[in-house]
Amino acid sequence: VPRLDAERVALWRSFCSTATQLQRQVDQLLIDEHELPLRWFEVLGALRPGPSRVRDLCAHLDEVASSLSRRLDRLEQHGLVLRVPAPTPDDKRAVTVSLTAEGRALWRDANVTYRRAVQQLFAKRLTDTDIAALTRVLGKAGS
Amino acid sequence: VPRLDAERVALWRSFCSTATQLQRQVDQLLIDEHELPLRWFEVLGALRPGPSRVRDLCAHLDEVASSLSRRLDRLEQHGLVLRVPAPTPDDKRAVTVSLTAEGRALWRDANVTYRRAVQQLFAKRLTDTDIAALTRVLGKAGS
DNA sequence: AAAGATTGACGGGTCAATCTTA
DNA sequence: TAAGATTGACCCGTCAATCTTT
Repeated sequence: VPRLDAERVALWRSFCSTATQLQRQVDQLLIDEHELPLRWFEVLGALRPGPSRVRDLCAHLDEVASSLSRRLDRLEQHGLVLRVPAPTPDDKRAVTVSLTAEGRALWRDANVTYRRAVQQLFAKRLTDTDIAALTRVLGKAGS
Repeated sequence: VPRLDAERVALWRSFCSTATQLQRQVDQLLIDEHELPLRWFEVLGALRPGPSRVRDLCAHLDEVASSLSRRLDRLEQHGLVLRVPAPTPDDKRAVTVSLTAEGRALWRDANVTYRRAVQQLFAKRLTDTDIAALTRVLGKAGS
């Protein structure tokens, strides 16, 4: 049943390409200035409040378990996080991940770049009205 | 200089995760119903008006040349597109890509799924006011 | 059997180098 | 030298299978 949703499909395309493009730019800035990909930055940021079980980290970041496991491999090889198997006696299946001092310091440095990038590439030109509207729309679309 | 942009950073996160999540859902629907990943679908759609040089396709899809080249390899192996080297005598470096009959038919079928997915996952709950607001915001942020 | 987590195999993207033509 | 396009090497993510523990 073709209706006048051609406009909406175009908006959907614009939505996707804008998000993809902006994320790529932020990613590149973090790599250029800190050799830290955006997704690594996000893992470090999620661990900042304190150590976390892998499954909690997984749920919080909305990632597939195997992808996160692989990324934790690389983060650990780079000395940014630490895995501790069976940290408590009550469940020996669990693995706890925590930030190393180096990981914490790198996050802090990279966060300066990150906030600057988000401000300049995304938030700079948005009025309070824009903010409110976008918040409303994302609340609807994100279900 | 920490200001009250915590709200804006949160909005940025919401923007990214919503876009990523929705794209993943549309991708999965296309794969489930047509074995056609979203990015393959986009290439076929871009070729629908007619054959295109690789560099034009590249610019239109905003992709890195090598990534597109690899994807065209797979599309060609699956019989969905056709590459013709040096199609005109005026520039023997050019390669022209065109849809095969199978590629065109598959795009048509998949487009039904695509439009339904965009409608149900994204556009369904958006009012005309939402559409206008989002269009305005994307115009500012995308530049 | 199910949950937490990891691994093998594989598809896919990206940089730098390459080849050819302009 | 530069443009159009592809390739080699490498990184990354995902599925299905696996291992251990519950």
